[in-house]
Amino acid sequence: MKDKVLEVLQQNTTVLIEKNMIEIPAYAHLGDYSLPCFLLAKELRKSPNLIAQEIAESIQDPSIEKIEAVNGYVNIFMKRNAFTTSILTKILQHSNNYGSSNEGGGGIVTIDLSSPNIAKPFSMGHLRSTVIGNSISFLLEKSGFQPVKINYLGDWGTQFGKLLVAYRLWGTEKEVQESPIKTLLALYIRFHKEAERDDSLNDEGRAAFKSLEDGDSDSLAIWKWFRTESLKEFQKIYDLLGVSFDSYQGEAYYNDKMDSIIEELQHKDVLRESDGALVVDVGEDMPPCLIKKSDGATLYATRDITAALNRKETYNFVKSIYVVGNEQSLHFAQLRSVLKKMDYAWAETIQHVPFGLILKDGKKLSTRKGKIILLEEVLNEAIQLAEANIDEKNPLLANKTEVAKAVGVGAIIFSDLKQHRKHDIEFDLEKMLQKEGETGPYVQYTHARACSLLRKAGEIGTFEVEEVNNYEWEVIKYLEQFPDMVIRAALQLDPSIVAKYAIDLAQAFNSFYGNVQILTKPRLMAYRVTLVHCVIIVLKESLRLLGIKAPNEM
RNA sequence: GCGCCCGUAGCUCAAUUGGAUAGAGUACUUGACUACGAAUCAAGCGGUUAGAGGUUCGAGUCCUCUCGGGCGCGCCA
Repeated sequence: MKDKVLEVLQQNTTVLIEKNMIEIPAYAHLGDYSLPCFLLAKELRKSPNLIAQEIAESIQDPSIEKIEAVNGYVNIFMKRNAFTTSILTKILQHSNNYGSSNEGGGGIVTIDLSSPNIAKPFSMGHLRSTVIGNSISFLLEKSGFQPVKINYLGDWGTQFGKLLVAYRLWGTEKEVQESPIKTLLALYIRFHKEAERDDSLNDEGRAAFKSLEDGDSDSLAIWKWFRTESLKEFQKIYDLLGVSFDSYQGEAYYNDKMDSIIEELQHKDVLRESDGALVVDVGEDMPPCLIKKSDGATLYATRDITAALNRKETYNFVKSIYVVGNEQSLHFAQLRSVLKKMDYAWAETIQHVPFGLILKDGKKLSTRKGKIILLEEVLNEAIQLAEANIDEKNPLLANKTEVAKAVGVGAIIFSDLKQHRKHDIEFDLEKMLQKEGETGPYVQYTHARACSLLRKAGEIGTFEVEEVNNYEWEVIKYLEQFPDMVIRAALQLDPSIVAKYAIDLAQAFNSFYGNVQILTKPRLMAYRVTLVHCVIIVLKESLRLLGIKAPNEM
């Protein structure tokens, strides 16, 4: 519709007007679209006011109701009936494909997401990566990209050496079998506590990892066992969240592929020896990137470089994104620099999508110190609360458990996605479980209530738009913006745009619902029910893009 | 010490990417369920956008500095 306005404006002006110059005014009384004329003023050497007046006077178009010049702006009011008919028809026609595009042209985008560490509990930090990455994959898919979701498991590294040492010192097979993650976490915490007093433990840990890397069969067997048990536990959470992956290739997968990369680095003459270790210098503004420790073992960076190259080879991505916390921005800057030094032009397509940390009492959570919030507990609490709400408000609901799951989990996911600012979040369970206001349950409730209307309306046949009141008009304008929002969110890799949009649409709809009789005015009923139907389509699709279910009843 | 991120209503966050009068939610105060689901709606209260300069028709947004918070800074991931 913006295109239509643009077209009309261009036909009636001598200067070039670009699409992004057209805005949506902050207040409804200033029109549906507007064009600020300040930029044109320089070019035309006339006052913005005069330009706006001239444009306003020269334009006549059947789709435009009224056009005004105010304070250097051209304010455009659309003919509501025609506009509404066209939007509603379009949404009904495309249904859940409304808003889909081929912006990406089929390009493959790998998404590094979730990536929990084996033998450690699934934390709130991993939740952010998981839900943000998952939503980004839906956004990209809807916009014509081919997302590949990679769960880059943290299943390798010195931590496993430490864990092996701890297990051999204090662990038993029975305990691990009974409660793997809990036991392994306790071992890990104990290790760090004891290592504070006895530094030789750290050396033992490093040595144990080295033996693991060198293929010691006993160590490998234990590692494999830990990994399997951990994955089982993670899967429970992924099932709950409704997240799936295209690949589970973790760090260990690259263990036998790193030598050739190190050779390549050597061959390209970018490696330098420093205190017995091998590093790559990546410029003045960054510390060097450590590739190989003095004991010959590899590091995180080594595996990440290898993984990046391997992924390029496997998928030939147009972009490779990493949904990983803010704290690792230096690491990804180094990764990109090393790839650049290796003369790979596609290093530029590596993109870190950072997010703020989840803090507790203003401090970072640390697994090592046992300072951690367990996602599973949070999810279960949310589901229980949702169930209690259903018992109170809709006790006869048929599939109670399923809906409680959708609503509880939806609340958690939404509270995370609605703000994707990079700044840190203070963990607040009460806020996450909230169901009133700008929340997941609010959007889901709006959807369910709309569904209820549709059920009551029954067959409605064709609709005709005779008049559009202000409540309806607000809803229509939001419905029209949906495709723009999806593309913006996809290109900016920012689900919060869609989350905020869902809230805005739901608010506009609820205002309409509270102020307009939908089923009792025969003359307007068909049109209004159609409007409700379209809101259902767009709300449901918005929630889907966030990875949240939209129950028909709740 | 250096680098990155951040600072908007009591609290949690927006602001069409430089546009008109800085908006929502929450909390608090009040009103609305024999029209469709009150997990809702309607109204009130709440601001020197951390501070100071600068850029220009126009700054919460861009630049510089100061203050405050978080994270990171070669043998962890």
